[in-house]
Amino acid sequence: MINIKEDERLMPLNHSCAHVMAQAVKHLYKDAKFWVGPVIEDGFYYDMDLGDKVITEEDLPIIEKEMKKIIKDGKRIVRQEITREEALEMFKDDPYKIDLINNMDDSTNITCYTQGDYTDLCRGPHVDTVKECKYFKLLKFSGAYWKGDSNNKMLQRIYGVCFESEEDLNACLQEIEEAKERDHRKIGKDLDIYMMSDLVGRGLPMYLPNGFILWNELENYIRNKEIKRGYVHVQTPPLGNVNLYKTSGHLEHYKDAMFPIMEVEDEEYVLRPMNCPHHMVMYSNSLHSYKELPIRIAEIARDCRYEASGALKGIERVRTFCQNDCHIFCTPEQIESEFKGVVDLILEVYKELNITDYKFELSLRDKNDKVKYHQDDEMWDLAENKLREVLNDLKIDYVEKIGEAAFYGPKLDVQVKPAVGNEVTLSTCQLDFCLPAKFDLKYIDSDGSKKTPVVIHRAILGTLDRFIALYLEMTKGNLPLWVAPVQVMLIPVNNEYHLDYVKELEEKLKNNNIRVKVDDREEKLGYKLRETQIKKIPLTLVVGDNERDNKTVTYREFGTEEKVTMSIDEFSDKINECIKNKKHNI
RNA sequence: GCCGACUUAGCGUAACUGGUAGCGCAACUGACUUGUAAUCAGUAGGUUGGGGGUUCGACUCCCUCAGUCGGCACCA
Repeated sequence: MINIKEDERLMPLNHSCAHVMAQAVKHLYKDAKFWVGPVIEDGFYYDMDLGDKVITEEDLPIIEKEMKKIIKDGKRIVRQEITREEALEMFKDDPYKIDLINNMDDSTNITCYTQGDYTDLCRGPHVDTVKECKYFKLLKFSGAYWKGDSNNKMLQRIYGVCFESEEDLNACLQEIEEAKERDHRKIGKDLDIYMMSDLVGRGLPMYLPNGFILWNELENYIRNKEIKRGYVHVQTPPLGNVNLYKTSGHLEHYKDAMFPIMEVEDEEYVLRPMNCPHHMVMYSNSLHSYKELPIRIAEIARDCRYEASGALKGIERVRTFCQNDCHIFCTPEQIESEFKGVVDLILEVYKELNITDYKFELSLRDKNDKVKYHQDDEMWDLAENKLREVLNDLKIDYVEKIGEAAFYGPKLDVQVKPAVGNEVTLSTCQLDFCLPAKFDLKYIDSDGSKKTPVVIHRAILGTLDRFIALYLEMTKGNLPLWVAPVQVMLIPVNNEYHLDYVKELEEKLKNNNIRVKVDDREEKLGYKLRETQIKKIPLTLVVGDNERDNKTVTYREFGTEEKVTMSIDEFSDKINECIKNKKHNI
């Protein structure tokens, strides 16, 4: 999908369309006050204060109608440079615009744009006339906090999009519809991957048999990768004494995202929101020589976080999840090679799993935020520079994000865009000089002195839950053979004549560790085949006289019409070869 | 958590301004015995998300609780 914000023609077009919308809203609601109306990747929005008026479904067509009227009238959009005094006078009735003007520094050229009876404070650029905004659509609306701060008043936001032609607009609207079809919540239901229940609780997914196969395959896959790279796996409890989190500092920094403390007798426990503290304690179980480092303690570990109810989303954002976690304990000298190793593993896994649409973000601290971040400028500068160096070294494209770091250190995040909604983090790699000190971790260096190790927190598949969500969306539910819950569906043409041979085939495939199912219901062949297609079974084998008499199989692969006949052994080998190489198709 | 919308059988949905809750798929029973996307007939399935209110009468109107969805805020 095209990035409208970056497009030199669509950007001003959408910006102008936002103004047309604001003008229409002003016509309809005389007391409307306007905050900002920027262009975003997939269109534009405008944040407005409409007093007591709240935008609802029915309002969009009315606003659209007014916009069309304005566009048909076809006024020119006129740019005008004004002084700060003129600006303050011009927008004296709109406190939001006054706020904008007052926050501009003196060097800013203040400009406004006028179309007919509507003038907006704006730095532009815009198209020449409102006529050009003909092919637009208002998409959605919601409340939005003023200046993005939940302590502030909630304004009304309307989103829309504008194109140069009707075809482009329709293509965009169709893409939005198609995205809904590959939403993991729909695919997850269609393919019986997971379920939720009010009785169990919100944000607490339960993986059905199909989903658990997918889960297990992914878990085994990543664990084996880690073993090859010298990781050791452990298991630790999903809760801990509250003192553990007082020691780590999480209770102080992370309390809002944690389930409340449970009191039992004279002790206090919390469900763990992350695994670092457990692994820190595990490290300190024995004395470590510099010769042992790096030690890579890994775990597919269950965590619980009290996510805001409005944040929950399928299995992408839940209240309990399993992290593909690891804590690498290393010397300062090893940071570079370990960090490189993690980035290398991320790239290797993405390549094998055919993950192509992602971007790296280097999340740094906000130097002005003295509350959120552990205060140690020297430590921060060192950590941030190290990560930056490695990324530049590996020639990886990344963007720097100020104020996105964890409280204990900077991190590298891999961001992906789900079918519906905002970008989320898939993989993460975080540098930490802070926790090892809090837990007083040590290793004996070559000179016999005790030193504090550095910790790298990293997750490749992030959390299994979110990974499955994103993977279902990337594959549109058309899962590659190695993770498919049912790999082969066997269908006898006629149960009476062919079921015996089908059972024979089933036995053979099962013995070759292939997940196979037999559909021996008394139904029409076409009926059963339809189901294999709806459930996206990778391989369907129709077994009749030909196969039985010649001791062969005839398979059809999902997504093709072609039918291929071969011996069962040949077929079985082909499948295992495909699974071994993680290929999508045989 | 905030703003808004929504919630009808396992799933997808219908029911005019308040007047006997229908349909399709799935399930079950029977007939049909079939070569690559739906065979036919029948049966059963609902306190219309929970609770309360208005009314002679509520899926429909009001209140409330829960959940879902779209955003905001937060975030793996």
